[in-house]
Amino acid sequence: MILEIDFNSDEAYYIQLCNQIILGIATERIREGEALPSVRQMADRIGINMHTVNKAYSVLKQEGVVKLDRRRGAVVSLDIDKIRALEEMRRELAVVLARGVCKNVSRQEVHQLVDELFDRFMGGLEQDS
Amino acid sequence: MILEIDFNSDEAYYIQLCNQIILGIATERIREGEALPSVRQMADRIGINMHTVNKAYSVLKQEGVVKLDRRRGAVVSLDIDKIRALEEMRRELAVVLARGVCKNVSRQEVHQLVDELFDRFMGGLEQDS
DNA sequence: TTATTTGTTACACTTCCAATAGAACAGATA
DNA sequence: TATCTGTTCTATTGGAAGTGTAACAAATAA
Repeated sequence: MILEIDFNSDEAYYIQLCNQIILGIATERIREGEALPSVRQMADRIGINMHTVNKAYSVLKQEGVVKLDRRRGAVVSLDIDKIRALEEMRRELAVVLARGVCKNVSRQEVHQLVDELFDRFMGGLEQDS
Repeated sequence: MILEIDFNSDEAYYIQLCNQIILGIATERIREGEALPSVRQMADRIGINMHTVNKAYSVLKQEGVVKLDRRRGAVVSLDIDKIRALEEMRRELAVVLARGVCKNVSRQEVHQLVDELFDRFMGGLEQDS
């Protein structure tokens, strides 16, 4: 998995790391139980401080994406809390779509964009829930 | 238009204001040329500082959502820069969708969510661009 | 057992942004 | 003439981000 921090971005490092890990899980379909590098290893690899990585991992734990295991590090463990996930998604989607609507982006174009991204994430191999 | 600041939110006031204005434009279909309250009026109404409102308006100007007119205040004026809008949307959608995918949200559910929000924004009266 | 690595926590420090406040300015309006 | 507009200064406070050093218990490897 390729992880890179954009040091010129205005986005916080730990947010960037969280997003990239989530994108990584979505695209490469990391299996339940796979472990991420330790906070120190990850920090050395991408060139940021240990505590910043720790914060990112803590956020992912809070979100239910990983569970932290003292023995195995940060283990991918997807909480299936779909009600909250859908509510959260509705809030975030609302703002993104509103921005698009203000720019005259059509409904079809959004659906197309969603399909395109979904194909990238799932590679067409989605088992419906 | 109902504008409210959540003082307990971790989101910056000026970001909240930007989002709410954009949501307001998307839902209530404010016409090209309509004016927002002056920075001082808006500040008094929602209970934040004048400069914070000014920053929000500046951001909206930067994004091409409004044009600032010394005579008429902040006037809604939608730049039609769809290429950049779609690129921006793809980036933001990617993160939102990835989070959903990690929570086993299906493609159909996302499409449904998009339609639901689009209906709320456009009320079914969309002219395709 | 010893040594190393793990996650975790605590304290300190710097830097930066958000937010507020007061003040002033030129231009437009009543 | 007043008033209101956006805009731009300066200043201050508060908090978050990020880094650094250090320590701890638990787990692992030697």
